[in-house]
Amino acid sequence: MNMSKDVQQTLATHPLFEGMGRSQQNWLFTVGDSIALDKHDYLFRRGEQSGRLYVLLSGHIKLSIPAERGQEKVLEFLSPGDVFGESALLTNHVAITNAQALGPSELLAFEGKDVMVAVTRVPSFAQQILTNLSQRVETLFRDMESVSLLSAAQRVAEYLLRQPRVGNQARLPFHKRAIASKLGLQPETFSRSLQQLAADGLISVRGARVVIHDPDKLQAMLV
Amino acid sequence: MNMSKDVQQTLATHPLFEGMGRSQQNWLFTVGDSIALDKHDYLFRRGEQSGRLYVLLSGHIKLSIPAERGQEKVLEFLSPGDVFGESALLTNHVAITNAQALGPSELLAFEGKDVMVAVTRVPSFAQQILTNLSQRVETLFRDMESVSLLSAAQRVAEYLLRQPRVGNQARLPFHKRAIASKLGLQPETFSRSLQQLAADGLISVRGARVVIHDPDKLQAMLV
DNA sequence: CTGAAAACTTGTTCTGGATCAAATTCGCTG
DNA sequence: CAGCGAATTTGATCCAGAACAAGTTTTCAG
Repeated sequence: MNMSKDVQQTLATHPLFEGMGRSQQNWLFTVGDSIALDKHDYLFRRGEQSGRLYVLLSGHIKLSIPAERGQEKVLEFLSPGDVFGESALLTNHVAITNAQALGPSELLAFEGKDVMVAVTRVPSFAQQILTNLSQRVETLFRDMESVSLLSAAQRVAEYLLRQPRVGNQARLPFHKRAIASKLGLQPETFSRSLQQLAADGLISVRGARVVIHDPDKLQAMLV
Repeated sequence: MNMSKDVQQTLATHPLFEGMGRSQQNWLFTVGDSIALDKHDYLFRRGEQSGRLYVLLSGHIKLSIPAERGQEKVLEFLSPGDVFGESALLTNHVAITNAQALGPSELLAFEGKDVMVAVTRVPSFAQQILTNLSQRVETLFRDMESVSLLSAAQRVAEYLLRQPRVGNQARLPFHKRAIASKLGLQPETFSRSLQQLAADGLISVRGARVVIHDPDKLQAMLV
């Protein structure tokens, strides 16, 4: 559709496409569309007609629902490999969320009808999509569990434990305001929860850097 | 696998299978397993190994997460046609929710590996599953939106508006306690919210029967 | 029918997190 | 690298809904 040889070269070794034959790859690259976004760019907005399914290749995308007074509820942070835009596969095709790039991002887009064809022609692609959608349902289940069953400090602890660590150091990957929203908290409450965990000696915080002093105690909080 | 001719007969006309050829149907019936549950039976429980994907044919299934003191957080009420048990498609195969029948229910079960094969062999089946998983992601988005952005009374109003009506009369399809949990409310709060809507003249409630006097005003509450 | 358990409602009090307000700090952009 | 707007923190107060405590009604097994 619209993809340079150069991009195709890179994609050929991407996990999403390396499990299939050359000809299948080429076919997918023919029907797929390459997209590049800058930081803050919107891929789509709530209420827009959007019949495409997206695969995030690099960067990060934020799915959120706008709320009153410029606020928003963050539903998901997407990472490379994630598949989204599932409204493309439904009959009505209207996006329920905003999708905004949190940094420079590259994506692949497929028309909904092409996806249905691709699924039957390229088994490993079908598998990728099914696995990914399943993964997302499970993730949403876990999110709902956290929001409804855990206290503010517990949610923050859980979130910190999920972040990759180098040594005992983790890094908050996005704005605290956005992470707070994802956790169903106000920024003030997020800030205070971090303070609380620090006061208890479990962590220390400086900006986006968080030192996890006691992962076990942090984990034990979640009971 | 384990399905009577009789059951197969019924299934042949089911929306999920009528779009495909006879031979494809027969093949699916060969690898699929027929399951019947009585009210209150568990299909699976949180933490159990469960490598099967389920299609609900009749009845209703409740997906929930157990909480302290015999409480539970209801995540979804499933209806005929719904596909679930997506952990079957993931590598670890451990159920995150309980799945319990709310009444006599019939299901079809497929081993995860068979699903991946079926998806490539029977396009309309693949389409059904993709559409359904997409639908569920959207539904979960909407649920998270409601829980995080709406007040108790608003969530109840929204729920009432979604119920099928005969004339101006709707019926709460499950125990109020379970519906309350689904909406992220305590039973007391659910009860009081209904009272409030009744006091405002928007509805009247007697047991599970709810008369919607003013759907427009109810809708207007959601702004 | 009957009666006991479960579901629901109603009343009261309590509290975690929201909201409002005001620094302070951070991170760009020019 | 200055300075300005955005992000974050800190402080004080408030309130929607939770929690606890009794009833009351419904359901259903026997």
